[in-house]
Amino acid sequence: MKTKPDCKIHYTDSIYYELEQTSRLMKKITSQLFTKLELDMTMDEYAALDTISINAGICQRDLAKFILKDRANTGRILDSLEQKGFITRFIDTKNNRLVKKMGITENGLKELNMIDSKIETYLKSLTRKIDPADVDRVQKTLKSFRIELEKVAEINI
Amino acid sequence: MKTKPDCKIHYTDSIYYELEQTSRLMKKITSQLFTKLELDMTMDEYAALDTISINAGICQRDLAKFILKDRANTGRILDSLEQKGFITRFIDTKNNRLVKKMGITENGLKELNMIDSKIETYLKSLTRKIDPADVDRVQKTLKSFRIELEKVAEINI
DNA sequence: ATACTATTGTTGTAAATGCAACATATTTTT
DNA sequence: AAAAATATGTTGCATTTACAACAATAGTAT
Repeated sequence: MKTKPDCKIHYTDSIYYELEQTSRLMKKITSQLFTKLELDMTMDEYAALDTISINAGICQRDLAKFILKDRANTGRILDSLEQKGFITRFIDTKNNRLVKKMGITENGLKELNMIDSKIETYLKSLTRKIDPADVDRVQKTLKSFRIELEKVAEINI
Repeated sequence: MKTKPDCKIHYTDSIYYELEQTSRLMKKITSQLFTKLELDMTMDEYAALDTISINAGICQRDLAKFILKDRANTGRILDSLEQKGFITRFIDTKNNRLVKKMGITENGLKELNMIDSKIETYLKSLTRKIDPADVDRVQKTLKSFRIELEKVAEINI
């Protein structure tokens, strides 16, 4: 879409639109992949499990910040993962506060690796037409953009 | 987060995570701004109205593709905009098909300009710390990335 | 010491969202 | 001409999501 003579930035020309569009698509594709593979897990549960696997002993609120959900929904996702036996939860303290920490189980790790092996080549193929240097640059710029945004937003997770 | 020796790409290191994180934040900030300014419109309605203003006579399905909603929710957004008198809807044909087209009203245009003037400087300030060339490059790379994704996803709007 | 505030997790609820099913009309196929 | 397929918009529903309120605990202030 061309910008009009008045040089006004319209929604579909904005960086926000491009971000949302791409993010939306990426989520839809991943979700479709998870459904097609008939995995015993949603993509949100996968994201949580992967994060737990490299952050052993993380508490719920910290996990929530990683997986971009609020505390309520993070708790629900963990209920599901625990019920399936992929994680264990235990009470512990962090800064003298009682928190619920968690760790991945043997079964959880096995499941995680199984899923990884199934989706790896598929997801890699998505960026094969894009210069890896470009992908890297986008990721870096987005990160610094995000740091700026975080200063402005009122976030309360 | 550091990558582990096995060089496995984890969720929080992925381009998808960065996209979703940034997109989420941007949406939250814009939404907070709309609430704070006590505008008679949601940000989704604004996006629709802005798109209609530069695509006079667009039909609902085409608008849905622009504003990234499905047909059902696009219809609901338009109901609201029509009820507030910001757009008019009329039956017309496109490729010999009956479609509902729409156009912005005088009041709608007035409201749109009012909102633009209120949010313009605010939204511009969000990227002031980022090199405009970087923003541009990100937008371009994302667009080509999105084109690739669209080939893979099963989209049915 | 008592009251206030802050942190963490859970529950409840209202709104947003996507998806399937439907209604209508038109094109294509047989 | 009849049947099947396609395009468009609407309705209903089940899921997701955000947000506020709450419970429990611990630090801080008066």
